[in-house]
Amino acid sequence: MSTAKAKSHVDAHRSTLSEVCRLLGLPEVAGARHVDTTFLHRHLKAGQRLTSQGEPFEALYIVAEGYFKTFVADETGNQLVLGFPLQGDLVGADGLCNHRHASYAVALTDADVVVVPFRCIAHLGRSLDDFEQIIYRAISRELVTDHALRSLVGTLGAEARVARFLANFADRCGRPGLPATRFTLPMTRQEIGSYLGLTLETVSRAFSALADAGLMQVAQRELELHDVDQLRVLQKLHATATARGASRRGDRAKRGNVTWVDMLGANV
Amino acid sequence: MSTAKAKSHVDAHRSTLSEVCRLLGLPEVAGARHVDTTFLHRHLKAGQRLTSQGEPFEALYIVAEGYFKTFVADETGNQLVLGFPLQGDLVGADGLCNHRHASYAVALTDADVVVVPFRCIAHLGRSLDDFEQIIYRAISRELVTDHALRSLVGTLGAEARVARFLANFADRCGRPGLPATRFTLPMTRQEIGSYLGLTLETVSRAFSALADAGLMQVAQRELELHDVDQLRVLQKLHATATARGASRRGDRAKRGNVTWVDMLGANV
DNA sequence: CGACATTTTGACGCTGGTCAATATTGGTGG
DNA sequence: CCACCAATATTGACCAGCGTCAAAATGTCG
Repeated sequence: MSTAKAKSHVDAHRSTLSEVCRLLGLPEVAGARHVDTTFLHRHLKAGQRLTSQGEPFEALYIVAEGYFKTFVADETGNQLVLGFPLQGDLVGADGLCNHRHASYAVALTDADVVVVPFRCIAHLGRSLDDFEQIIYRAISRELVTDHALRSLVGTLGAEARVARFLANFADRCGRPGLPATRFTLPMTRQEIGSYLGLTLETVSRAFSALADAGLMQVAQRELELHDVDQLRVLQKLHATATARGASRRGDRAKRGNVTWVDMLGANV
Repeated sequence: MSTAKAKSHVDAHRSTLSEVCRLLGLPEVAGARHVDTTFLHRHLKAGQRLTSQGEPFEALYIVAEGYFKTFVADETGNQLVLGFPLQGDLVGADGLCNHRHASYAVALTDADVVVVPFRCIAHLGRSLDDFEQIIYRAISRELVTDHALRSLVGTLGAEARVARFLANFADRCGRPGLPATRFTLPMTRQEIGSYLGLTLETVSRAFSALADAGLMQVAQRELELHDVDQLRVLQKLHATATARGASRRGDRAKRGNVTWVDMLGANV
């Protein structure tokens, strides 16, 4: 379950710059060793808030241990889940914009984060060229994963969304290239549903359907994925009864998607 | 139509740092005047590509004039529209992550962008503390608007999505606080649909419905918005015939949204 | 052990996707 | 200048996926 934080359990107080790089999964910056700055950690118990929408921005956080959910709340009080940050993920980047956090982040389990104070961001950027690259890349990665999610939600049906969510979550829980196959979800069906643009009932049904199809096993929040790769690429599960020669036929390109035809615009 | 680029029409070759700040709508950085660096512009004809998914990242762009669409393309060749950048918007930030662009950006009209070369980002960041703040904030803003869109798509029905899209577009076309009321859309119904997670038919129907409701007037791509504020807050248009005592009853909190009840986690 | 949150499963209906036909626009060439 | 064609937009009819409502089962915490 826990990956490489055996030591950060005991001396979990400060992290060096190169530790932060490893955590983020980014190549270690040149000269990182020559910087004596270290970063404080902060520990959170399950249910505690790390950031609150509207509150002043003081720091960025990098998850070292545990699971979070981030969400926004609209006027009416409904909340929409934006993501489930875990080890190596950046939290709080939306606060840079107006120096005010634009979302909530709460710990779903006991958790531990590296604190990168606002001041450090400007300070270190000046003294160490590559530090700002780290931050840029980390924030940019947020953008990319966000877009991937929108593509997922905008394109696929309910079962496929859930399937990819699970495959993705398994990837992120395991170490690079080795997805976890057995784990327990830190979030509720409702939170998953909010994240994927579905209702909790639909999520529950999708879980059951995927289990019936033999792709996984599910008991409440305990999961065992039998075929992660299949989950990752699944498009439809319909298989209405005896799947027969139900080879893929016309089911493609739904919603507002556009095919290559109008790939207008010659290069340059 | 054009806002404040009367001069950038003639000498549209370079922009100073403080011009860039104004364009982005961010407070002018201290010391911006003391920097002699200027930024090249690049002109594009309608249909030309500015960035391509997978191509090496060389620069960030800030739209000075004209309209773009950005989109990703999945394996099967379908494209999903991510946004419609226009004056003052940042383009290309998703390339910082892996030094490779993660999306396409094509000009929908003739356009003009400020080019911020990759090198400049690191270079200026060192010599001018506040420059990196500009970039941080611009990228962070992308995140925030992205989340707003997801909230929109995840929560509202078709008509409301289209209504808010129009209100938002009008806001961005006009100057701060003064939304444009009469303009012509640079994109197709299909592109709008892709952006909002709807089909082109649904978008078309929504346009008609909003027009029937007297909120706007529409002729192909020519629009005249009669009540921008109403469009901005519209939740439902149903009004199924004689609306009678059809006071709002159960229509709230749809999809995976969660109400305040579980605002778990005491502060700190 | 009892109150409550979460999950599962079923039945039903609406929104919006699909298919199809027609209208309008814009561009191209005779 | 006009005929012709492709791209875009509009509108209608049909229906399926998923949201809604409801009830029961299972798990959790005090």
